[in-house]
Amino acid sequence: MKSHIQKLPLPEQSSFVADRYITPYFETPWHYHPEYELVLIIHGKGRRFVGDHVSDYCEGELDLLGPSLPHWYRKDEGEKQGGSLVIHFREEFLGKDFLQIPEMQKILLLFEKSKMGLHFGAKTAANVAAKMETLLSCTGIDRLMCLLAILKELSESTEYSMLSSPEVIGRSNRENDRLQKIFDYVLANFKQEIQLQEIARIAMMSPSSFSRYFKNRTKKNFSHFVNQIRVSHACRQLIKGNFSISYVCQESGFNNMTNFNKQFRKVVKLSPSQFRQKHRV
DNA sequence: ATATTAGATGAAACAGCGGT
DNA sequence: ACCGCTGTTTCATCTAATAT
Repeated sequence: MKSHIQKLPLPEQSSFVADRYITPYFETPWHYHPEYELVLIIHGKGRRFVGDHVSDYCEGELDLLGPSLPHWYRKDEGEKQGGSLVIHFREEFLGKDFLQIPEMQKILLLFEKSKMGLHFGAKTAANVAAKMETLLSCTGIDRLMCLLAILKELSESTEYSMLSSPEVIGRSNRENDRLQKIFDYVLANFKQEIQLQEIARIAMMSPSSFSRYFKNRTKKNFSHFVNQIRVSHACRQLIKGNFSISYVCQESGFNNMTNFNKQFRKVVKLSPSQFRQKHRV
């Protein structure tokens, strides 16, 4: 899987692109592009990588990604199909200076925040989802107004969180390749122990150089990153099956319960069994 | 029996330094 | 500007004991 700058075809008659994507037909790698991207997950679940951020996504979730923010929505292996609704638009899709007029103040702020990637709450997501569906069936000015309505809704929403931390933006392709390799390796091997030496070898660096590099690029240290991946996997196992906590612990790459509990609580703020209870019906 | 907490200990993150 | 080495600090993991 190669990382690259994605080129998006802009149809002559419209200033932005909106489309429905169904995997396996459309699987994007770790990439970035100059357009803003609004993603709505229609179905399927998996893991999102946005800048230095990692978390699980599932149906109905809505994210706004700023220009040049590297991202990758990777569906789970078990999932046969994933579907999403995506809108791509450039900052100047309304003309160069349109954003500067006072009425656009809030939108401008929204764009600024989206440079780190924004994740919206369920209520906003549901409202916007309906508007996105409408947009797909519109043409001409109606379509444009739909997009404006969506941006308005987003800019007024108070239920959102930042995905990435600042300044992980605009890296070269080579850099992304290297990070991609590291991500790939961790995803394939998190069920076993991953030593700093190992991953440093994958990245062709000395352990100390690797630590420095990783921290620099992702603003978090390597073990923290691996833990996020492990805990997110554990969460799904806990909801999905009736496995014992100790089994899930093993399965997620933790080799003793003590540490599992500690790390789990740190990320989720609940003990594994509490988490299971909360998400079971 | 299984899950959770407390405390000890060893690995790795980090900053400083000098070399290329 | 980047790398590897070194000493210090921080933090994950382990043992053992406690709680459900």
